[in-house]
Amino acid sequence: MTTRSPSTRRRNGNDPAATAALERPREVAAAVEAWFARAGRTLPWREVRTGYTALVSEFMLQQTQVSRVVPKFEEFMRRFPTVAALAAADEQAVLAAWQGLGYYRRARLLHAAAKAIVERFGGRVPETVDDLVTLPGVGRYTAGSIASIAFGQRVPIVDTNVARVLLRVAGREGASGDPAIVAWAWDEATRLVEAASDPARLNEGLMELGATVCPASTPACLLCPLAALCRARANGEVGPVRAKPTPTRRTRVYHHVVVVRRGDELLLERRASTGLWASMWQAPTVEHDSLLDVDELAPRLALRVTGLSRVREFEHQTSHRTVVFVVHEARTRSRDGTWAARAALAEYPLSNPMRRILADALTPPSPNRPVRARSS
DNA sequence: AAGACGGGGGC
DNA sequence: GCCCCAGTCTT
Repeated sequence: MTTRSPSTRRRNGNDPAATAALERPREVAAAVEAWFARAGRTLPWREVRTGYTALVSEFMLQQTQVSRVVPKFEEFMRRFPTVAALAAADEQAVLAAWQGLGYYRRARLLHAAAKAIVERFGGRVPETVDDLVTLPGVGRYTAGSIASIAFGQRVPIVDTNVARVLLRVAGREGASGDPAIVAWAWDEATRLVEAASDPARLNEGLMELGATVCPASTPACLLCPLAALCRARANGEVGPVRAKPTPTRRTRVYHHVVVVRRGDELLLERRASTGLWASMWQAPTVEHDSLLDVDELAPRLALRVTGLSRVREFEHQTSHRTVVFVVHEARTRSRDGTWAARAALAEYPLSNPMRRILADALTPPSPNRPVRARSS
């Protein structure tokens, strides 16, 4: 019943198979919407839909799996229940509430977005993509997601889930994060949302389908509402879909951490405002591209210490680095700097590995306590 | 156009 | 180990 417009052919470029992909956008949209209405998960941000719940959940969900977001979202909403509360909060408190989620820049951008909403939009989350994308940390995807899911606007969205689903339905080869593929997917998603009965249901359904039924590695085609319309399945080519065309290599960096303890207190310093773990706190740390022994480390410390000794080391992986934490202990007579008591530690934003290091340092010494990470 | 940016879980 | 994930910003 669907006729293909001349422009459809043109906008799909030089891949004839791709054009056929969403030849029946109305059927695809209807199948996704019906499936989502039946099989969509119950999630905290789906219980009450407001611009603010959409804003917070979308920021947290950027490059982060739903299961990791759920507990953080609920905690965050209790701590900062409204845009105004978030805008008025201290940045350190926002970072601390983000603790453990990673990609901490998102926390700072969300805070900045809340302030912008108060200043420029009277404290109400804007409803259009054009307004939303003016907010810090809000790109094309997040803007479309908030506009469609919270406010029912008929706008498309493409994240890695949607791109992968469309790739498979179209029987197209490629990586879901490839810019050319993403551009093509936006085009297809636009056509789908125009054919949808309920744009919010379609968009959320496409993402949910990608996240649950049609993941990158092993899709569950028997459960898929699009199985009959899927070109990859018809071709018997439902293989893995890569996210990145070319993975980047990890570099190795050594963080020489010096734990300075005085009774129940630990000496802390703040990290730089850019880069890894920006603006978060740590025990005094010397970063170097190779392992330093104690004699090399001592002169690089800003603080005069005694009894500097290496305790243990362990590795921590981030997306672009292997961070080798070389943990030391030392004493000082200086009272300068920021000293944090155990009870106050929760208020300081700390990376997960740093939190473990400090927690270990405050654990009462026991000769039988097992070493929690490999020593060398 | 390519990198940087966290962390945990799947396999 | 490698790869993944409701992306965005910077260079």
